[in-house]
Amino acid sequence: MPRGRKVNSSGEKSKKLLQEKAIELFSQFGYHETKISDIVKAANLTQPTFYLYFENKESLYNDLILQFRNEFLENVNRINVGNEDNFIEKLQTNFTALFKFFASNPHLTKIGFYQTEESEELKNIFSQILEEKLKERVEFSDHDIRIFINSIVGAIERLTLTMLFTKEKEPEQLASELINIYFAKELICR
Amino acid sequence: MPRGRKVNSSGEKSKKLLQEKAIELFSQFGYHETKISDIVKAANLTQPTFYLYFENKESLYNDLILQFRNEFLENVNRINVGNEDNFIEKLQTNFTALFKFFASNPHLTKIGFYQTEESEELKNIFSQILEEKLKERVEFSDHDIRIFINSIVGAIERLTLTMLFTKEKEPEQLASELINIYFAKELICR
Amino acid sequence: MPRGRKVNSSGEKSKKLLQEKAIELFSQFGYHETKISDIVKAANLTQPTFYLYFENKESLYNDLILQFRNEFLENVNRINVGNEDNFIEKLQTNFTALFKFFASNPHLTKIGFYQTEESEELKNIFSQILEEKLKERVEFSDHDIRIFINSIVGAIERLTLTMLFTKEKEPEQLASELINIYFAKELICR
Amino acid sequence: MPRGRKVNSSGEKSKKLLQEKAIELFSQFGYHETKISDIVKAANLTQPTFYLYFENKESLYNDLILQFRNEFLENVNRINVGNEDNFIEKLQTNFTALFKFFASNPHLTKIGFYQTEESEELKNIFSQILEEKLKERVEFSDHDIRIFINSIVGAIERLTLTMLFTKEKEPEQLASELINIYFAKELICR
DNA sequence: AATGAATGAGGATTCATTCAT
DNA sequence: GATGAATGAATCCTCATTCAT
Repeated sequence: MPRGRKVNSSGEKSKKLLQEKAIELFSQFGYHETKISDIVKAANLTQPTFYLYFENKESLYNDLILQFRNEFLENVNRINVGNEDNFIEKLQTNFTALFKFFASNPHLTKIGFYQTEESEELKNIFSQILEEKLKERVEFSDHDIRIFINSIVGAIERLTLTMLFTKEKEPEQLASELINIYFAKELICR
Repeated sequence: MPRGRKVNSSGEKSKKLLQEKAIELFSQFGYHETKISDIVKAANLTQPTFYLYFENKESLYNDLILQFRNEFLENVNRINVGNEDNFIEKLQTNFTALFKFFASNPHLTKIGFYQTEESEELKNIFSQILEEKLKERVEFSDHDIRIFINSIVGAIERLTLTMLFTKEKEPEQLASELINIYFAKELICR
Repeated sequence: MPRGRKVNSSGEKSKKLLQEKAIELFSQFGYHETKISDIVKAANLTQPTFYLYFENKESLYNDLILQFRNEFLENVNRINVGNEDNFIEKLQTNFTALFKFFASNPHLTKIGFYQTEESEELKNIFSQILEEKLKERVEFSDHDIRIFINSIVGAIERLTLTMLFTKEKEPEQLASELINIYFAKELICR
Repeated sequence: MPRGRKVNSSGEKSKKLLQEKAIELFSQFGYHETKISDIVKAANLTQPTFYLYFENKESLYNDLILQFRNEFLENVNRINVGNEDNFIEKLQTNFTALFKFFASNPHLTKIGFYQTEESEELKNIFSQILEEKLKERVEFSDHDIRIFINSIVGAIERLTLTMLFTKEKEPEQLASELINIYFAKELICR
């Protein structure tokens, strides 16, 4: 068998390919159940090639986590409820954007938002930011705002998994219903 | 250490001890990061003893998952919203019971409700049962009941982790606030 | 569970039982594929009981080998072709006796004559003794007596396994045919 | 020892080496007494390398058994007693070839013809084929052909072990004497 | 005489990682 | 840029054997 550089190969392309396959496999099988041999096999490359582009398995995984974290926090920080009257509409727009972000890379989201230790930390940060953004605009009287916020975060988390990733609902629908549930109650109990 | 039976040793005691340590370690470090050697070390026993009581690591883990599943579903099936007027109070009582169940064995809950593939399935079952119990009692007009239900489930999931296990809130408080958020809306947006 | 002496139990009985089960299992599965746990399970006893009667697994096995060896060599030494004319009939009687001995304990024979390193040595001894007993009575001219003897031994070995243990032939028949083949040739090749 | 590729190493070479060492060790010590660590030590390699070329110990062993079986049956099937007059000479030639085959790889023969469960099956197949080839050419009158055949097979088995592998006799001599014993009787009993 | 409970010692196997080409 | 070949470092698991009762 010939060794050496493959025809038509380019380092960047191989690296990207490995990353993509890694994201797919990690998201589906998790960190430990995904072997480096699996990743390179999926990319039609060999194990030493992996180490050409990544320090090791853990570092690749951490990179992915970090990548998600940054993109996610960007999205979260972009939430802007403004000073205006249209607070509710704005929030709905922001939620829509967030769901769209999740939907744009479900595999990476699964890794970064559901699979790791850091996921919890990330959700906590999300909660804190959301709390800060909402607490000036919403009257909670004697209710606990943190319970309220955590409920929303939990709802987002679950809906993303069960309705967004399964393509049962669109980002817009989810955001709309969410706003409805948490900010405009009109349920009637018989 | 000499071989053979230890003074004052009893099979049931050892098995229970191993199970307890396993629950603690699995819940803290996860399946793969918990080695059999860790479990037996924590129980002050040796590896062969582990195999005296469990077929292997996976089977022990599956047992724990099953144990949680059974207890959890028992709790869920016990949810009874009755035919009476006091639907809301009853639901609150049921949620309280559920949070109490989670709080009664946080380690096992972490394993069974957050850590495994089966966790997702379990939450889906939870959603379905909840949906069936609620849909006759709540008017959803044109809103999607599944989104509503999944929001509640997500909220329960998140609150258990962030407020119940951290002992920031009591089961009663969480249930009460939850009912408030989802069934008695009085938030005022400025 | 109650411990201690079983009702109706007697040390000798247990020892014999273990020995019998060991012979069966060793002969069927071989030394390594027979676990002490298998033996005691078959005897409906427990592992420590095994060590009450046998030093260890190897020593039990060696005992069995030795037992076979002694009984076998007794039989072999009993071969007596006499000084008389009826040499052939006598030999046939001796072979019959040998086959009967094999048939009387096929399990032990399997262990001692087919399964162990010592089996080979035993067959060599058999060959030597046979050679000594025959060489005075048979004229080999320029043929190699050792080849002749080894052929007989090989035939006995194989026939025991394929025709005696399977009960296809009786010891008498085998001995008779054997004598015929090796000492009274009348085959006609077309 | 440093990790990674050794100087001047080649996969085929290593695999063959491991196979050779395995044959030697298995034939000398048997399956259970030969550890993977022994094999790789003999090949001056490490355990993971073993798994580069073989699925596991059992599969390697089975491969060896199969390899012997195929080569052996090829030899057996090649036996051709023809329609001609020179039946006896032909048979002698065939036996010579068979002994030569055994002598060409005594280690593998020990494994495949003496050591395994499959050995017995193989000898039975040998017997059947031999029976078919001989029964048309030899008049057995009222003697049992199967006893006759099994005697020959047993003789071959034993002579291979005691006279061929020990280099006391050459294939030609053994075949010649064998033919003499079984097909041209001229022993004279005093 | 017999058993429940435990362990020492070792073997098979896996996997991330690295060297030589 | 890429690969073939190899290994260090675990981890799981088994089994004969032994101690306390």
